[in-house]
Amino acid sequence: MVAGWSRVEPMAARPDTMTRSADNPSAGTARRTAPRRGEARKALMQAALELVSTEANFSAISLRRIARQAGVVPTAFYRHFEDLDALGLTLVEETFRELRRLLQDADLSALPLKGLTRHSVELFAHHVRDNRLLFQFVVKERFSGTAPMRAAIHDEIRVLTHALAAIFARFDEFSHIAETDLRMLSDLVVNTVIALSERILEVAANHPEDTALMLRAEKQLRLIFMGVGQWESRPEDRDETDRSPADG
Amino acid sequence: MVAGWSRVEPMAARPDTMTRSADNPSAGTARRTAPRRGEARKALMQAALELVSTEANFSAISLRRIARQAGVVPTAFYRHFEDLDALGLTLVEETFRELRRLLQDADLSALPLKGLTRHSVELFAHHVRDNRLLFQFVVKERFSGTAPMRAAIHDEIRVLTHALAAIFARFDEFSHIAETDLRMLSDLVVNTVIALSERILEVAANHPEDTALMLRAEKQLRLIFMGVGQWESRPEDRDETDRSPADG
DNA sequence: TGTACATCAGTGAACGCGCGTTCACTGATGTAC
DNA sequence: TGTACATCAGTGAACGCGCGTTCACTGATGTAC
Repeated sequence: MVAGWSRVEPMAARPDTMTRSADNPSAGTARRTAPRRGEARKALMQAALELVSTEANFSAISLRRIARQAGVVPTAFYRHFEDLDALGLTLVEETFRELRRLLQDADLSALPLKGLTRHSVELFAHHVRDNRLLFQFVVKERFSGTAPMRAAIHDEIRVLTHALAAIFARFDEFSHIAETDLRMLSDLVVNTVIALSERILEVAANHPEDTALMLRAEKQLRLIFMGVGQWESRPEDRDETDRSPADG
Repeated sequence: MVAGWSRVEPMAARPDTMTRSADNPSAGTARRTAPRRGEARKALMQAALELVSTEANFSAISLRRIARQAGVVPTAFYRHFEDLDALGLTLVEETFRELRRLLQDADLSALPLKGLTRHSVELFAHHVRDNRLLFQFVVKERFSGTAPMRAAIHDEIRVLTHALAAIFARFDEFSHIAETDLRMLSDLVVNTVIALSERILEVAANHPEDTALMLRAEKQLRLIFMGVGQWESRPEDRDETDRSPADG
């Protein structure tokens, strides 16, 4: 999609000739149109996402490289972000803000349990596909990012896992499951859905294999819920597993 | 453990004074003892693991930084590896060679199914703890490494997943499960075990919480195997038309 | 309405630094005879 | 046994480069009066 940009020679074009001489809009052949005033922040975020998607992970991409991709001079970066860390954290926040909005709009707990699995998997899978670059970024940085970025991602996932346990708790089908075990269950479900999205992102966009991946994840969740029907929570099962490692 | 090394000033000590003037073995205060002849390769691998564990991901660590950590001159690197990629791939291979050896020695298919879950989880969890740096490396690079490194890791995991499906196939308890579904099942189990190891690595070494994490993973696997007892493999499962009765 | 001024996004030169890689070298170890 | 030579791990100087960050600047837009 934007692979050609990576071959732009440094300083090959002067962006100022593009913003200032409106009579020659095609000047600066190999460079993206310089962002209009006030749009540089978005351009920098988009540039970082594109580079992480096509070239490397976030820590391997330089500030100057991002600025070049965004069609902006390196120093302009500091007008919008304190440093690269701040940009990375902003991208993590945006990803989970979008995801939270999706789940809020879907209002899963209003649905009957029957069919919920299928509906949820498809909803989530489509969302991942539609926000490909954001989720590629988060998947790459979840374990290899800086400590603050990893902590932010893990906190967001922990919140989602708790929310899922709360949704489960409203269904009669889960009334025999202890709270600790609901947490164990939602953790398993979240892990399965994360694995699905990782696989969707590995495959080319709109690849037909997407459907097969979704069907497999649906089967895995159905299998898990079959187990829930048999599950017996016992008091002595209680342990400390309902606290995540990052918990304070 | 080796955090102090990261604060060594560049060029603060001259390694040649250490290798050549045997009468002053403590010269070069902040530097590790230079490896003896023929040990530099191992020292470079260990240095890379330590830096990835304590500082960043692999792509963010320079060749010179690794050489410094290994107590070796930068150019010595090329005596042992063509480039950083080759070093990274070697570390991935070593991780899975160790893991394959563990699974081979354990001979899981010789055990009765009952108790297999608990035994396997404990075996794996202890192995991850005992090979902390190797697994931290692989977890970080699984999605953010270079394309060859990601491919190598995913191939290894795919092979392990197939091997697990083959082990399942030998048990009577799984005789009613179609081959496709055995693959789906072992994928789910592998994902769960990976998630466990990721969590163990997040927590400090020998942290008491390890046990709680293991118990939760055991529960999740027990839940999955309860579902297996109920599972009915159907040839039409690939088709989405008749899935509704068992949904949810 | 016009004018003066403040604000602020974006510019471009400059800096010192660590980087990967090259090259010719040193000197210890292994090997053929 | 000794001697000559090949091999090869490790050295250190040197190179050109892209990097993050600083600084003083430009010029468009917004605002007070």
